[in-house]
Amino acid sequence: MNRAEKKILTLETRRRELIIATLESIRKHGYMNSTINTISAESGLSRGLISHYFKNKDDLLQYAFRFLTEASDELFRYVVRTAAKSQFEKLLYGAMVPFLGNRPYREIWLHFWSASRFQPELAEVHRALWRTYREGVRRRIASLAQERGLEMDDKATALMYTQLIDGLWLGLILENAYDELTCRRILRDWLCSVFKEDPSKYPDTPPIDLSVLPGLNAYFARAATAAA
Amino acid sequence: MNRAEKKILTLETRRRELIIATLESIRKHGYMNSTINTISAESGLSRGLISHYFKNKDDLLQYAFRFLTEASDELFRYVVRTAAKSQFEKLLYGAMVPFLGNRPYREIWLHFWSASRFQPELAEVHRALWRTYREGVRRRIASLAQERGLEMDDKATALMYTQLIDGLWLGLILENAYDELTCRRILRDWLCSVFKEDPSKYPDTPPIDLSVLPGLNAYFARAATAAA
Amino acid sequence: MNRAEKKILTLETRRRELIIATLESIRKHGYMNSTINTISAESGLSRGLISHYFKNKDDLLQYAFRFLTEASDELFRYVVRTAAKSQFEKLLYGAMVPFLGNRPYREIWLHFWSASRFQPELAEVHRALWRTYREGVRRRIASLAQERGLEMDDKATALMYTQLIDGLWLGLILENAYDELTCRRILRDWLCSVFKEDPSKYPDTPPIDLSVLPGLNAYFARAATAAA
Amino acid sequence: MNRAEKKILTLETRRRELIIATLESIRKHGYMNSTINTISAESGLSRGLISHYFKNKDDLLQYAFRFLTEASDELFRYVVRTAAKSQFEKLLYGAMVPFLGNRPYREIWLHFWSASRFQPELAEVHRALWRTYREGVRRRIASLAQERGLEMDDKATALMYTQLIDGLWLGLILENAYDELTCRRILRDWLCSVFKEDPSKYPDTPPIDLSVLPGLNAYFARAATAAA
DNA sequence: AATGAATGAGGTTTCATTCAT
DNA sequence: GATGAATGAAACCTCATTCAT
Repeated sequence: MNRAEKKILTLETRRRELIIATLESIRKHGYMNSTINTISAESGLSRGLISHYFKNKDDLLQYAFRFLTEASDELFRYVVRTAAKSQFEKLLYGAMVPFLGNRPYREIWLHFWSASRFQPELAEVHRALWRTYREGVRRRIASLAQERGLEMDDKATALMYTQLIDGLWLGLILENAYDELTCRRILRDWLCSVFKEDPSKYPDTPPIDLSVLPGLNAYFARAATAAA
Repeated sequence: MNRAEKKILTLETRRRELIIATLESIRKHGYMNSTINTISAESGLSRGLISHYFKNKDDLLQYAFRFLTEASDELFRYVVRTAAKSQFEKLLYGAMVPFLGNRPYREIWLHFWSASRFQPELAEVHRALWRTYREGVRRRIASLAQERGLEMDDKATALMYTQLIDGLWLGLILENAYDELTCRRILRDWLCSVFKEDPSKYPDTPPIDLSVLPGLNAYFARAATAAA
Repeated sequence: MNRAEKKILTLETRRRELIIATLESIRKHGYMNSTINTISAESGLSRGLISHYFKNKDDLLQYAFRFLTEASDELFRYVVRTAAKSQFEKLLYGAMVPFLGNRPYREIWLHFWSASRFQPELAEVHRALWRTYREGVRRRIASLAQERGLEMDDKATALMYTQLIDGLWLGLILENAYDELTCRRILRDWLCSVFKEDPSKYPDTPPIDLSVLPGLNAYFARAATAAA
Repeated sequence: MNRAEKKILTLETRRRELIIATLESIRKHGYMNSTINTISAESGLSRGLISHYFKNKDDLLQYAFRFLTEASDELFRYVVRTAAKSQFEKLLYGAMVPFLGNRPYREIWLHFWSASRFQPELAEVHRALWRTYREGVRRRIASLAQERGLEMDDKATALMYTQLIDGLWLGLILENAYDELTCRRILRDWLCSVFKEDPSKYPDTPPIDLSVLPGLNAYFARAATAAA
């Protein structure tokens, strides 16, 4: 590894440290109460250093949200690719990803969403991810329906798929009225009813080893564990 | 009306003015950017007066959220009571309430939810409403299922009912990818499939005159119109 | 005096207090070292209050410079009007104004000039004053020359008049090599040579009582004395 | 050239680079806005290196001002020595030096002057230069007056000489109301009137080739051109 | 009841300087 | 010699809250 590479690496590493510290701070203190002070305290680095690595606080927050969405997308693709053996299973296990129980910073999304109402850049990051995600789901639904000769409004079903997940997720964060397992079962049963499958033939948890996570998520999990 | 009553009335009126101004300010500037200044500017009243009518800013925000939930609950009950002629219609039209297109301050919920993560009082207001609401839905689902001889997990269905609504609502706020009519149709079609009804027999909009709103909502609508 | 008037009066008074405190701070600590802190310490008022009366620090500085130029202009006109009995004396005593020995904040101009190189608003304030001032001088020179049948480049002479004053002033501030009396004599002798007058017939100080100053200058002097 | 010498040379070269970069930065961003960052960006050298060659920022600024005064003095002597064929011409062309149109960093003086009010070292550099300069002018005036049998207050005339130049210079920087040629003519005409010379016999520009500058000024001009 | 002047804590950001590499 | 990461003091500004009028 030559010097230029090393520099890039440490620069990237530091930025990640600060990003994780930011997410950690938001988790602990909330979005509004996350200040340059709490973030620098969380990271163990000085206040001034944040300006060294990011243009300003908003810039850092934006990167943090981007990081979150990328890690999320990555995990989704990983689970779908690794666990599913059929188109239906891809839909099924994909839907379960948000409820896998090892998702750190789950509640943070809510804060970013709230903030995104007045920060177009955040909103755009969110929209881009959801657009791609829902379109992928729609295509899969359409092909599966055709394969099985089922009449189906693929767009509406895809919308219901993504928003049911979001709604369950939201309630999970805001209330303490139900758990993740319930969510996974509701999603399984609904998908089975849509595609005329027998729910009892499918597990309520993706058959996947979550102790080995890909890319960002590994970094993520390590950092979150360390912080806790 | 004696003097004491009148005082209470104007006191209540002033508080409402300030609450509406608060909601309006949040809608315009966001939760984080809503300051005592923006609220007093919105209300046309002085900064100092806010402390006169509310303990502090948090207190005002809490009342504002309470007002929002109460008005919401009220509207829900009103639509259900007025429009529905059957148990099924009660579920159907109830689900459509959040997507009726005249809901001012819709996006504000998101900010309160975000804030509620660090303000137990707000969280409790939310939880109480959702608990009552979901329990009502569950009871209705259970009785309807029994009536029709349908085997059904009433708790899971009620959860799906409330969270599908929330998820659709959330996406409606965060993206611009679909509209309210789509939401209403998705909910209608899903409920019909659950209760073996023919969707084409039901409208995609509750048969109700929304220009006449009950209680808080009337106040609400008037204020919102005036502000716009 | 009704209430509205009183309010305006105190508002204006407070702004003046802060302006004087600003000038005082600049005099004591320099332009660069004058911070919101030094100004608020100087004024005896809190940091936050400055934002209450001025948009921001730059705004305050701009007002301070404006105040300085206005007071300067006022004093010039006052001396000319009060002391001079002829066109020539107007030119003569006018030139002496900057060297009258009771000019507080004399050195501050230098700081504002320096700052004005990068603050167009300050530069414009300066230019406007000098333009008016020099044009007035030019007109007086032209009429005096005509009156006496002297051939003269009025523009060049006016330019020399204003810039000789500025140059003497500048040196007075930057060095300790000469005094105000010397400046007044140099100006008297030069003007006499230009207009063929006998220097010994004119005093080296305007015959004027400077303990009674007009408008802003009175305010000014009082404040400066109090601060010292 | 042995090694020690070479080191000194490069050390001196580096210091000059940094000094020029400092002047350039002040010209571009102003004194207040010139930071270690802008200077290092201007010089193409790293931030840390500045501390290596100068004790601190103030030290660098002081050296920069010294450099400016030395180059100025050098140019003055050069023009006087090269162009003038008589005592009178020495005075005449010397006065024109500041208005020769190829003086880079002309406006910077103002910033240093302003700063010098609170940095005794800068003030002393200025005072020393002006003292020497004015004393030289005085001697020349005295000898010329004696030579021509003119009665004259040499001190006052020398003061007027230097301060008229300064005043014209100041106005040139702060306003856009006149140009360098006007300044040179005013000075010529005034000097001629003082020494009973015929202005039409003297050029309004020193007969000198300014493309070949001496010592520091050559360095200066090159650097300024490169930067532009 | 109503106002808005006043306060000062705490937010973000900039910057000169140090120091390990 | 040269770099730029790292620090933390100090700058400006915002804001909830208090209080005299």
